Amino acid sequence: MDAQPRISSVNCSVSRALAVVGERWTLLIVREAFDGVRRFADFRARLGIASNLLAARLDTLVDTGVMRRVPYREPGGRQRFEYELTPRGADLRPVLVALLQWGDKYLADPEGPSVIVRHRAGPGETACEEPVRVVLECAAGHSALPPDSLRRAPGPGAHLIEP
Amino acid sequence: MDAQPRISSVNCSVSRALAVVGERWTLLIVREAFDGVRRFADFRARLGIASNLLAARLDTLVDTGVMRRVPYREPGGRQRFEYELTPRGADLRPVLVALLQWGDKYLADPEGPSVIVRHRAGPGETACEEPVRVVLECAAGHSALPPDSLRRAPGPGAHLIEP
DNA sequence: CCGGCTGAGTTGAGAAAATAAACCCAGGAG
DNA sequence: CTCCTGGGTTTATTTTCTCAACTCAGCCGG
Repeated sequence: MDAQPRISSVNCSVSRALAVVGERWTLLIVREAFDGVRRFADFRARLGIASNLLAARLDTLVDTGVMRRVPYREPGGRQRFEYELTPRGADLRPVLVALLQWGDKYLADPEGPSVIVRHRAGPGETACEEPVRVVLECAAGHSALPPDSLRRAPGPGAHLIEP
Repeated sequence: MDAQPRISSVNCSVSRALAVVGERWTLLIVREAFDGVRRFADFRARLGIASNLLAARLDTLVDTGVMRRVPYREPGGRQRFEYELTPRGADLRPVLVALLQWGDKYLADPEGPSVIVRHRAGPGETACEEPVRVVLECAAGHSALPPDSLRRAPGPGAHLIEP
């Protein structure tokens, strides 16, 4: 028997991801960043978060490589820093969109969804203005919509998603 | 000037979703539930969570309709309760898969992903064993893979996802 | 060159939440 | 009876959050 059993399931990518972005406020800060917010005071005003907590969260986001401090200087101002998502942070988009979609479905504001994400043409892509949603699909290209069946992978340490 | 300014961005589906599933442990409990865990003691053993917190979290998950208490009775045992996901809880799967995918990409365990989600045939579907991933796609069917461009919707209160 | 202003934080006190560990309680088994 | 087990409470301690006040560096106007 192990003295420190190293709880099985906690050691998986979901919990590692949540260790980075699962703290109170963290995903909201990332959401604001997706929305174009870059400056300390703007995060603060839009989220209503305490300044010491915001400073702490931004520090850990920078430490974990989700955001990056970039210097800027406004005309007639001194040099300051703002915060932007790194590619690693940008890859959190599906997480936010999935949460958004779930929230819209089950916790909708009486006035309807206030946030709509739309498709915009990337380089060499077809532009369209359709709303974007998150779907599960398998590598063979079958769309596996949420109320579907999935099964856990065989092998040791396999977890998650039992119908 | 409003005495209680009602911070703009906080009132969106992402924050409403996080208010329900954004507390410490909550998504891990849901993940265990996807993995087939149903009983108090099993959640406790697998997560290493304190029993009072687990009780509190399960209560709020039941209150918010993500999970459901179902009675059961083992042969030669008394009636007890276990916890299962409701359809609303099952719809959180894309959130978990998105987190899993992000964690696998950036915080991988040296031994590789311990969790692989595979496609299983639903009723009237083609079965295959391919790994499942989460993708963003627009209503017109264009696959909008994470490093793409999206734009915020026009109109008041629109947020999120500025390239 | 003095005082005020601004953005970006620190510091510190008090409230709320998490952790840890002991305890309880209903029923079945021995 | 007494013990055991699953599913929790209670209580104490530690950590986090919140709120409010304060600092600090530099530009600006007088």
